[in-house]
Amino acid sequence: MTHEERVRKEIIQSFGEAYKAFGLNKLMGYVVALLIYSPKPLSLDEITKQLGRSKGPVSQIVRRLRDRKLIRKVWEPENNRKDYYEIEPEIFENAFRNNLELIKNNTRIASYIKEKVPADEKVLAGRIDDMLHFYKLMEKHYRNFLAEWIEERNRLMLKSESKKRK
Amino acid sequence: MTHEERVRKEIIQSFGEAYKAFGLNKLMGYVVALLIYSPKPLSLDEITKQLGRSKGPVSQIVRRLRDRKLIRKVWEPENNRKDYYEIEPEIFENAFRNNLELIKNNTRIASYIKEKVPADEKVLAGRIDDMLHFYKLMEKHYRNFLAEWIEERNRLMLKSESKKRK
DNA sequence: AACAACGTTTGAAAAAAATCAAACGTAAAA
DNA sequence: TTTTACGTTTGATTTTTTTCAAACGTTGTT
Repeated sequence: MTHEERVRKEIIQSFGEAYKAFGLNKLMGYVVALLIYSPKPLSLDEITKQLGRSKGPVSQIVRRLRDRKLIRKVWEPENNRKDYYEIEPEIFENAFRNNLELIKNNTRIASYIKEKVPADEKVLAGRIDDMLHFYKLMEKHYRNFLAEWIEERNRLMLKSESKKRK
Repeated sequence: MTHEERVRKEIIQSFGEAYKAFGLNKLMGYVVALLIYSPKPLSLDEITKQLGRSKGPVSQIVRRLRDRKLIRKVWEPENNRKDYYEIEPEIFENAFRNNLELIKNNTRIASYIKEKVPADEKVLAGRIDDMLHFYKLMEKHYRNFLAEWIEERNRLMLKSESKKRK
């Protein structure tokens, strides 16, 4: 194995572990890493071959990745039969948005408890107030971050555009 | 089952599912919910009984929760043999800090790839730059959030202190 | 219309994770 | 010192998740 190949394998591996750490399937991370790595879209066959898995799970994982807007299907004129996939340009932003949904769910749980819990349960009520404050503030900062990121992304895009024009 | 009990069970359940959604063991969520609910510390026996599990897994889960600083052991004079646990006052902040570690890991991965990848691989290099920008900005906002939260917490604490004094 | 090349679905098999019961070690109580 | 009440560890068991191979349906190709 060349040095390049070893690095590539290692990186795919670490994406898998990172995805797992977030409670997702390792294979999702592998596919994502593969597509980040690949300058051109890959067919399902190519993905299965490169990862040494069979079609079944890859097909399902690809669907989940599409649902989460981490990868997308592209139309490749060269072969009309096959589906080709590439990384979603805003993959990280979209992954973050998926995470934001989990946070919103925490806020929902806190609201629900606050509503249901008798006000005379001082200790519990205090803790839930805390939780609610925390996740509301967190949501605020998440949105701030997204707004600032979108700005920064635009700046970065303009820069690389002007480079191309040279 | 009384209405209260039903609500309590439902909430414990939803904590379990929330924890699972974050890739953690359901049981962790159950224990956390139980301790948030309980105004006084609970012994391991009480936790196992209330959740209908055996001691083994509860013991392990409790250790993991302590490692993550989501619950803590307290010394209860009434029974010197038993260990008592209560919710960590900064549980949400600490859970968030644990999450921050995952984000830092993403940044690390991006840095590592950037370092290893030949600069002439334009597409890949561009994507990795994106990733690195994204997670660095994210870390920044995470820290902002923590700082603001700590301020807000202090404000909230002062308020409840003054209430007590009345 | 028949065939071929796909992706998806499905039921079984394998792998991983969670759980239990019992054995074990430890420290307080007798 | 002995006994007892606990928490932890361990190996087996159960449950859940992941994976595979094959059957299936669909759509482009001949």
